[in-house]
Amino acid sequence: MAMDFSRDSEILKALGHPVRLKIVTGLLGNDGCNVNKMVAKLSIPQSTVSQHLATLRHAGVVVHEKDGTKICYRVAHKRIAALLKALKG
Amino acid sequence: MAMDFSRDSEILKALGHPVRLKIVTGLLGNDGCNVNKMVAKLSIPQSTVSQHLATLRHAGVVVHEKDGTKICYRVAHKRIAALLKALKG
DNA sequence: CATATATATCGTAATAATGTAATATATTGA
DNA sequence: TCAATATATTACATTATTACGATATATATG
Repeated sequence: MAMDFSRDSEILKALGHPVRLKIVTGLLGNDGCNVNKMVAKLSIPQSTVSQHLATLRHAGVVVHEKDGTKICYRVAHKRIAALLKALKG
Repeated sequence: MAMDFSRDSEILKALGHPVRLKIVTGLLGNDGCNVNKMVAKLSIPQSTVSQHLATLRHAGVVVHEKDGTKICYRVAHKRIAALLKALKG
């Protein structure tokens, strides 16, 4: 029953922004995506996307992996997928 | 599959604060609680609790019901419970 | 009606989040 | 090495959140 309010709320807060939620939902669809693809899809500046990715990384929502000069982002755990699925109802 | 990023992120954002997450988790435990009980349990000012409750209300996370001069708060849907359960893993 | 109780709202100062241009870093290939 | 590509970080102005005392509102009770 132990709930780490501080850490859990950090995860929820990271997901609590429309752009970041869109990013994470997108990552769940196709598995793994580099930054420029996201930039193209979202039509917002690269620095903005990078900053949102940093927020998601720090909250432990996503992980990344180098692939040459590109960086592939993925959702970190199944818990995140389960959480969003539960939210959809 | 339709995801309302704006509304869904509002829910997640509302839950993305340690005090509000604590309030909602508490409401899931015992069903229904008035404000002063929460104030006592949380040891923070009444106005602060009331403001957090307003945030949760506006996001549709909680609903309230009058009971004399007291107001009974409850979690609005099962989706919220499911969401937090998924988060716990 | 006056008082007590329960809750909400307001005012506001402090802090945090946001968006974005500019700049930095790292990797690849000619 | 030079240029191109991919991504991260910085700087900073704008806006939003937060906490909390003070005040308002509403309801019950003597």
